[in-house]
Amino acid sequence: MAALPSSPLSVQNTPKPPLNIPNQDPNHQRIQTLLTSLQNCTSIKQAKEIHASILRNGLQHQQDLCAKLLAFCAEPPSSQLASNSLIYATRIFEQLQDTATIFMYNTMIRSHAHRRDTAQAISLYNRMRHNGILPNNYTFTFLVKAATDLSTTTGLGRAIHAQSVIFGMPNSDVYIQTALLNMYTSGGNIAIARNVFDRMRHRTAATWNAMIAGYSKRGDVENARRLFDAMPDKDEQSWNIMVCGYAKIGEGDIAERLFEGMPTKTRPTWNAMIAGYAQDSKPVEALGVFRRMQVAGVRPDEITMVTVLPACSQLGALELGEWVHVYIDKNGFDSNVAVCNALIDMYAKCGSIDKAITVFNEMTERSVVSWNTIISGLAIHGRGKEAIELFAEMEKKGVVPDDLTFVGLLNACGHAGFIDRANVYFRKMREVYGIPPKMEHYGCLVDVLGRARHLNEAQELINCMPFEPNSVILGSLLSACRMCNDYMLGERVLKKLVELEPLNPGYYVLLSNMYASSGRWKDVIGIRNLMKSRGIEKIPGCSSIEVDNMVHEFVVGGKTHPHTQEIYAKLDEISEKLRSAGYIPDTSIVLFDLDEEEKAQNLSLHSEKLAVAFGLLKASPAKPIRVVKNLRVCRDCHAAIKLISEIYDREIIVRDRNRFHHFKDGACSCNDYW
DNA sequence: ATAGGGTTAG
Repeated sequence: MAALPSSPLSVQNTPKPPLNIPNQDPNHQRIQTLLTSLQNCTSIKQAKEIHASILRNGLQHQQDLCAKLLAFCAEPPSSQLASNSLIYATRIFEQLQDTATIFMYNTMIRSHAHRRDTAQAISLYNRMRHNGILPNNYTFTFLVKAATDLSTTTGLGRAIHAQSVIFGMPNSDVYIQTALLNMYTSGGNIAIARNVFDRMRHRTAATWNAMIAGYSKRGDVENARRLFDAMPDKDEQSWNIMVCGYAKIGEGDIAERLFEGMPTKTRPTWNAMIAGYAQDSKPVEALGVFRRMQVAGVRPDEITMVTVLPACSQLGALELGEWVHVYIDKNGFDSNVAVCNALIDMYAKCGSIDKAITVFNEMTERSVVSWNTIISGLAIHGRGKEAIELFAEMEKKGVVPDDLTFVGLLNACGHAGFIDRANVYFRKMREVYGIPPKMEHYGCLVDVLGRARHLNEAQELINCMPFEPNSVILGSLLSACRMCNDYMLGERVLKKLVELEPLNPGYYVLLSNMYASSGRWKDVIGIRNLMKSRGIEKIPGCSSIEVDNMVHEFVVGGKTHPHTQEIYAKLDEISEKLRSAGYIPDTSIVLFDLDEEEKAQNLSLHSEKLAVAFGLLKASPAKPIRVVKNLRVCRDCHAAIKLISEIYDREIIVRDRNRFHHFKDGACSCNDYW
């Protein structure tokens, strides 16, 4: 008689001995059936039916069963699962009360980590410890991930790292180490991350990619490239990171070459290329790649949406943004929080703040980014009161604001002229929420004070600030000087600015305008000569308008547009109507114009006026005319467009470098305060 | 059961 196989590995065609002792427990069969149906389960609806069965049969204390059910419901949504599955998982988890196992806790923590819900993940961890359950290596991998998305590595992240050491997690655990690496790089602690990386004995592709991405994210493509070249088994993602990295630092050609040279381009590759261009503020290139992607027959996904929408925001391309919105709805991407956040930002920056509010209101689930985005959106539209109301609602709902919330809120106060409020929030930020003010916050406050002409206070604030003022803050102060006609201080500030950014023409222009408006023509010429001797050229004003899905660009006095004749005829008509309405051009800044050709042109050829004329000619009369300008709108254009909105009975929405102006019936939403 | 693209900023 042949010997029986000694190990289950060497299975032959011998009949298996009956290993299963028949189970007398009447529940056994039911449990087996339910486990099988869980294995084949594909929807949350089926999971709910299985859950009902479990409860009907009194099996809620069967740990195997509950664990599997929970794992299914809390699965991060790479699958086709609806997003409310975590809500359901939480219900199941709560019913287990304190009988939950380590596996169940880990499952729940993973789910929260995936959604970047740090607070929930930590609270589960605390509860688990409270119930005397020891964490394991999985627990720490997920906890670290939960602490990863904070804008800086907080004490929390380090505390979790420390706990993992205390609980004896070996530093050979490649999963925990890779998660730590991710946490430190995304918190900006690249040196600590590199230290973790260097000390690892085993590295996976994920480890290398995390480190490479860490360098790439902060714009250090050189170090990223070095590691990339040293990486033994590059996978596709390694290439994607480099493609994105090069595009992001302005090396579009290198990115394109890598991109073209890739043997297989998958959806993430296309997304990386789009994201790179978008992050380098090259929306036209980004949208070009998006178009090529579609021509290549690659279906966009949620990530594509989140990368394409900022390009629309930058361009002010509302029609394209609306098209993307339709695509999002059709594909059910509207349940994704990041997608909706990008939509809110797109609508706000393309001038449709009311649509931004609609998207925000219709979200079933919001993150702190959602609140920040809508508050910033309201701010640039000058709707400070609503921004303040939303902040109050946010607090009431227990959403914890972060530093960016306050940037938006303080800006909202600035654009609406609420000084007292701004001071209240500036204090509250530190005293209630423990957020130390960064340069940006001081900048907002300087802006508020400057706009209100409280020049001394603004200066004092800068003096007692714990950092050396950067060019942004000094730029705000310079604007304030111009508003208050304080040339002495203005000159001093400009000198510092020129030291900091000697090649930025904007500051020279600001000071020159200040001189011009008080008739100090000699000084105007002095600045002009200074610029000439340094080879600095003024950035030409440029305005764009979207008509029938096409973005039309105009520069000062431009004559390259195919409809130039019509446009100039329209401009003549506009000038005539403005004159008879009693409008007098504000020529105080004309003399700044640098070269001879420009000098000859008069104010009526400013790019925003060309764009408005084109809009009056070609844009649908049912919709507002929307113009995007690269610089701040000039005083004369502001006055003229106010009148145009009245004379032609058209709503005109202009986005300038800083904010929106809604012109209607002869008035502007900024109350002439910008 | 262990990672992974992406959103907010004068």
